[in-house]
Amino acid sequence: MQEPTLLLLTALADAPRHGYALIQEIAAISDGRVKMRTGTLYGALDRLLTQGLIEVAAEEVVDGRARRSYALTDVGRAALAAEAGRLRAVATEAERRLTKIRSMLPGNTGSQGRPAAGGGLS
Amino acid sequence: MQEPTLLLLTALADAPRHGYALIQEIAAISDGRVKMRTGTLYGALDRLLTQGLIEVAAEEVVDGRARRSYALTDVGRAALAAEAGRLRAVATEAERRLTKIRSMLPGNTGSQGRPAAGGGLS
DNA sequence: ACGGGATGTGCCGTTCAACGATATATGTAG
DNA sequence: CTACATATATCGTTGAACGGCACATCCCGT
Repeated sequence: MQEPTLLLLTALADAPRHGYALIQEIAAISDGRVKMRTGTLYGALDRLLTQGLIEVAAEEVVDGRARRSYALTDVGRAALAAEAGRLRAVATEAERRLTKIRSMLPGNTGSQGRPAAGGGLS
Repeated sequence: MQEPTLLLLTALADAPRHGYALIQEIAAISDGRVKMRTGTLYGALDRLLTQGLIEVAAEEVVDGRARRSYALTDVGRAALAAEAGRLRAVATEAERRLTKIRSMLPGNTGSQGRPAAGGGLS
């Protein structure tokens, strides 16, 4: 699962939303860094519907405009929870390793000064 | 940045490693779920070298076999730290939202009464 | 009245990372 | 001597993400 898809499911996690609202919600979640295009959105929505991770929650007409709301299914909720947990684990491991090497290098700003790690073969 | 790339940088975060060792390290990090293929590995390695996130740390011959070790650059370390933080933020938000809706819906459709999964931030 | 921006859904072609398969080569285990 | 682990590398395919476009309605400023 890629990040745009993850963000999409996250945006649907607390309440059903329609396409355009999802774009804005995703921008909010990602602090404005991710501006999802409609091409990505509806493609992903289509795929997620097929995969059964989301479902159409409502189809209404507001001010003459069709508005289709999507919601997470139980399967989608489980998938999102699993994905979030997995990602957190990787992030934690990455940070643990980054800290580890830092603490092993005495006063090193680290420019090019790699510790002679090369030596330790076999 | 996709997950295989993230895993790759994570595997390099504490020490330089060569290609084959990276495949095994990634399998270990991901608890055996991700078995990176050489096609993905060397393609990604090439790309990351071009992007300056990693560099060649050593080129040696062991038992007649060439062995090339890669290491994170400062840029790579920074990129990995940023990516890990960002991913953690998304994961946290996803989990917060999943918990939120459960607690807000009294006797809702949710077939599985999954009590708050601890929401543990680390 | 008119233009432009926000709201809203939907399609299409391109790009590029990931992937599976394959090739090459050597040392070790059976 | 076959099979497997180690080790690097290339190739073609797939598919998600992406930018751009088309369409339609409403609201605001001018």
